[in-house]
Amino acid sequence: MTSRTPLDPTELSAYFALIEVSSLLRHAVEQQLRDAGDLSYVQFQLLARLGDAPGGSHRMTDLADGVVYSRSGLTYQAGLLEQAGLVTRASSPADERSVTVTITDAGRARLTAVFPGHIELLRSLLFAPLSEGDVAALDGVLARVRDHMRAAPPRSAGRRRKDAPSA
Amino acid sequence: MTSRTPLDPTELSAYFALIEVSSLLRHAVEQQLRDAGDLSYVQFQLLARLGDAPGGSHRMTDLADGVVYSRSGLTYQAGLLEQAGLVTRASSPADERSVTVTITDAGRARLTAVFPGHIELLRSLLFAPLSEGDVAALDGVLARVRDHMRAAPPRSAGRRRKDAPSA
DNA sequence: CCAGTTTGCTTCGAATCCGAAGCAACATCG
DNA sequence: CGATGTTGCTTCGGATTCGAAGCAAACTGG
Repeated sequence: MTSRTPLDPTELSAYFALIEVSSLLRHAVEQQLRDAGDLSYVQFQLLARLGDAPGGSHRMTDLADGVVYSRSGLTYQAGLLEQAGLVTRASSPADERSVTVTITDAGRARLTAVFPGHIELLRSLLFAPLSEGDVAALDGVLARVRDHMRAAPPRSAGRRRKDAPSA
Repeated sequence: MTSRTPLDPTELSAYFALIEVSSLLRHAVEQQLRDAGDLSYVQFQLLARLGDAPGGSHRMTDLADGVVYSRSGLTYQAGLLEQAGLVTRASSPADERSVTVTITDAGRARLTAVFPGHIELLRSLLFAPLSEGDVAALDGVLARVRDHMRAAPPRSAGRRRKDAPSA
């Protein structure tokens, strides 16, 4: 019960295009962010998420899940951001073991510093060749896929010793 | 002349969805490949490209460009693949300084070993929630974007000292 | 309330990644 | 042909990444 149908050409093509586009986009964005505000891609994503959040804060775990990052990796990045004064870390009052990360004013300033260039890059690189309808279609399809992916596998949480891996 | 239009909601949503989907997909695939054939994602991509190539071989630079990887990173990965006996490296006769990487039978065997699981994963994770039309639309739009991206910036080549960076 | 489990985060070690610098083989131009 | 680039790859050093292991707080059943 492995693979009866070998994936038709259009599927293959779409898959490759997806990987290629995201790779190219990622590299370009990475460079822009580095130049404009000395931020890595993950750091930008983290700040952006915090900036959007109600109190400007999130738990470590939620951030890791959100940006699809390992927990240890997030600890490292949070450390860097804290050193740079862009976020603060504090254990939450309700749950002593969870750490709440909060964006600082400097963090918000950094965001506004890199945003214009970021937008500009997306325009010229990603959206330039697309019509309004294309964008809507892309958004619709990808949102559906994302929801589907987020549903089943708890990604990044990585079950612990308990629930045996079926084997 | 930076960013007059702040990117409409659909564009933002599509962008986020693209990043999120590719991240989730990448992680899932990475794990599958590791389990099924002890390959990293890049290694798989490299083998796949070589497997498709006419003589089963490519130049280092073309591979690097193809998978959007740094040249030094590719040197490292090629070394690993060579050690594992999945590819061979030889300087090409025509141009003494360029190195031609060729997939071995063991390399092809490894590919066929991981392929079924790979396909299966793509089916269940990426294509499951999509109709035939969705896939076609996705492919069309992304292919257009990819071509656009590949056109302008020579990515990964990184100009050398010559052509001054405008500044 | 106490053992056993789970959850949230960090530390640790090893692997990977990239850019800068270096080196050798081509190419161009006088 | 010699000087001056240019191209293709590798080495080097440092930064980043992840998984496994560790630790403490919270939850669970008895």
